[in-house]
Amino acid sequence: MPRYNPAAIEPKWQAYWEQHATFAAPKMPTGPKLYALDMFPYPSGDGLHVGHPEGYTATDIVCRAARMQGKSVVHPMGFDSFGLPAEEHAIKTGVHPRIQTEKNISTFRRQLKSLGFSYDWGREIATTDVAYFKWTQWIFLQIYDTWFDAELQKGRPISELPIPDGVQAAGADAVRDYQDERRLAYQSSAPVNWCPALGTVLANEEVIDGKSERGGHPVVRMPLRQWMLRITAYADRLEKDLDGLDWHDGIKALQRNWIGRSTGAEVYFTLPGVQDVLVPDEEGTTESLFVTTEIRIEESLDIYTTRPDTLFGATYMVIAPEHPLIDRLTKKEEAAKVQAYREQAARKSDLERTELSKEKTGVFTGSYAVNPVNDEHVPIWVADYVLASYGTGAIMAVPAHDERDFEFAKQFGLPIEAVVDPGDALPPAERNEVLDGRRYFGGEGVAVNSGKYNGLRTAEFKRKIIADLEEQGVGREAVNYKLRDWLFSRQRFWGEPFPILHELDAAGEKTGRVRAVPEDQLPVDLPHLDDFKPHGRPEPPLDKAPDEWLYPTIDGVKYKRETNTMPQWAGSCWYYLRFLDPTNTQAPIDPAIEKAWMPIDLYIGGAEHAVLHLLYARFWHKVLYDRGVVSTVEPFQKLVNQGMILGENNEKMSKSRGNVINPDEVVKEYGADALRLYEMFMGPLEATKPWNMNGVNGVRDFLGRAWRMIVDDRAEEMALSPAITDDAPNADELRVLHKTIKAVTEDVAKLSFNTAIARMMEFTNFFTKQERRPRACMEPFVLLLSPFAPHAGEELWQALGHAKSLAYEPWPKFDESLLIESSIELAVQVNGKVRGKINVAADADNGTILATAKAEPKVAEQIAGKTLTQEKVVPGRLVIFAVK
RNA sequence: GGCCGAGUGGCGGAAUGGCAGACGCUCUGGACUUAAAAUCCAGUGGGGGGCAACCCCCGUGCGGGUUCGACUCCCGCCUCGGCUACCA
Repeated sequence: MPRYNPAAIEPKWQAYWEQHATFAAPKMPTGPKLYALDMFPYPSGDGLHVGHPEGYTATDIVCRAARMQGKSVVHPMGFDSFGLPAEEHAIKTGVHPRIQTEKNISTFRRQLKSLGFSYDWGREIATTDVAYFKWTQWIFLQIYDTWFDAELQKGRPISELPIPDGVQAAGADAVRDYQDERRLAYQSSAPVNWCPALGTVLANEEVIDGKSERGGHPVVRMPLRQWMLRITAYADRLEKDLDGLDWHDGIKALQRNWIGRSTGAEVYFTLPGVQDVLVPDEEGTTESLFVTTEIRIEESLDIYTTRPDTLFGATYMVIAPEHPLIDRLTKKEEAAKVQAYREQAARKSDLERTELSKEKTGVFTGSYAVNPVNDEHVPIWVADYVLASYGTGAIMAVPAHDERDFEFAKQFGLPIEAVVDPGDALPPAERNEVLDGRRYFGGEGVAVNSGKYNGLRTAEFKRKIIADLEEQGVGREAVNYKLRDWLFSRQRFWGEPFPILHELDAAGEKTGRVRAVPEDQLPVDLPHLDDFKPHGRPEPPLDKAPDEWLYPTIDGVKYKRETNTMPQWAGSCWYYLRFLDPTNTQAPIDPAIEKAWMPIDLYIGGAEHAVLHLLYARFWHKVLYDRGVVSTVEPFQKLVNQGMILGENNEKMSKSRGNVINPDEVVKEYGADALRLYEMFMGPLEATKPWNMNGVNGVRDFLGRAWRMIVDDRAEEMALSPAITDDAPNADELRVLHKTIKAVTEDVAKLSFNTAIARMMEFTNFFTKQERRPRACMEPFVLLLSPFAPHAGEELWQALGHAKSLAYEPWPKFDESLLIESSIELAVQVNGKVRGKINVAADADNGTILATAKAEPKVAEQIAGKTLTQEKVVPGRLVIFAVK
């Protein structure tokens, strides 16, 4: 086999590795451990994309090098295989989603194997495996069985929830209600994003610009019973624990931003004693809005603000259209307008609410609230720029110091009163505009028009007024989060069924009580369905399941199963744990194994998962930690996001742009090693970079050069190049070798693969020119190359006379002393410009070097007749003179 | 609008205070060959000078600053990309 022929050697070594289980990881690490994880793919029908092998090759290089460095390495792969496309395919063709999913998984598995990744395939899992999602359901039950103890900041078993005496006295049902309201998994009927075209509700993050992320179908809001996970309880810990993680600051910032912690105050605006108000009828609907009476209102209108120092500038209030007090605050004269506005707001999708944001909308309720700091009566408006789901759903509007309030006030002619003097923060003209109420200023400054607080700086004002509000019982310090509880149910077929049963009464109606499926009855598998079509109503497809699945009886009580399914995120929230103990039938993972392998030392994947997947998985992990299932606080110690690979035209790869590169074709044309090497050589792992097929050809040529450096490519049979010698290498050869070992070793540790490859190219360029190539240099080089181009590495290793795979050969070590050259060239700078070069012995002392440099004719010319103000030697690099 | 990242030859990139452009692609020339492919060798930021080995000037998005010295650090902008968006 004279010529470098990847088509022959790559399948050969893939078969060898499989046959010898070369990369099977031990159950427990036997020394220093490395858990390197790729974000497992969704097995789409399109097959592997060139973006996949980018991160996968990076972790594979790290793993292969680590094995040679004596580490116990676990490097698994699996499939995130629940998801909409398979179900949509099923709806179209009538073929069960599992069949399509398994077909896609086979394709992915074949493609991944063709790239020579050193996965332990014995650990492969798919989230759609019944044996896997049994434990996804089990974890859901743990979450369901947990309440969050705010004092201890810890999730605890629901059985440990203290029950107040009053609730206890009210009976068992009251206790159950009390518990159910506090579980981390709970039901709620908040408005959701209903997408008629997909026949499902979507999470906020699956809605982009009021359209579904998948398919771009219109989305409307409607109330529906849903399962929610109380991720907000963990907001603080999710934010604080980011500190200890070895993640890029940008990704941490993204998560912090998403959690969106803010501190401020809740302030209670009292509502005047007696008002004409509208009274809702008994059902709490607004049918009988026009019935009016006089009642005494004792509530206050509570608002949240991050700027309690601007309380004196509050000239009106705004409540969200969904605010609970809205009916009671709406006066008769305004009722029709308010009602119309509410209906209009309810109809609006998020898109419309934001798209029309240029124009603020709202109506006056007719009511007033009393500002606790100055007893002024301020009008209460309804506007959809205030969100019901954030803070208290109501704000005090300070138009002088908030952009949105300012726009609204201008639109409706409401007063604007400045209470913060920007001082030097703005040019004088703009400052005066602020003080006159013609411009808003959102920054910090000095208080004005604020009674006894005048003259205080913002930060101090905040501290003081919060204390005063608390003392008077009209407010308190408060913390808020942008993060919302996680809408966890989907009206789909192809997802994990909830292990939850709804109790039925004698008439077959739901009693409103639910219970968990007993642990010994897990898993709850998906039932047989005759067809998968959604019916265009929000009820899930599982409502069409056969009765024997849908209506189980336990202890004589009849139940209806929960027919929602879990979202795709569920399976990926804990797959990294299952990889460590994939066949355990007693537990999701053996605690001893978890303790030994976790946390993940390197997690690589696309930035598109920087927020949601990572946040959700971290949340589950923390619940599992609190419940004693895992020993680690955080799952992903080090995270790296690989950059996007663009098409050859510098645009995002997509079918419609026609610039998609198919990895199979690259493997066929150039080989898997060339594909791997090219993806690593393109540029830094985290950078976005365009594909260039000439570049693939270039690294393939490099592999050919490396091949010919060692192998006689004209021989009929496999034979070493006649230049290979058993002679001892000379000093130059040793220096090049050890320089290469050092650079590649350090670059791999830094994940700087492009520069590591450049150093290996330099090695090859050097030795190709040598007519004598010592085996003692070639062998370490092959070992260095092998993590990048494993098939070529193995083949060359074999050619050099080794019978066994190089996968566990010791990684070459470098010797600093061999890196030193006998004489070195130094550049000489005068006033920052290179004026000459000198050659000195490598061990020359500074005095000798400076003298040599001064004697260099061009340097001498530059410094002649001037005063030398500085002279310095940068070891091994250059000599510096500064003259005047 | 906010946050994050990035701007260096024809192209991908290297250098994170010390010889800008490593390494590769592209292109050009040469060797080998009947020829081509493959391979090998050499050159390849711009401008200017010299018969010549070589020499000089300019050059890392733009404008300032710090420094003997800045792609690198600081201040102010511009452009592109990603994420996010009324969160009070």
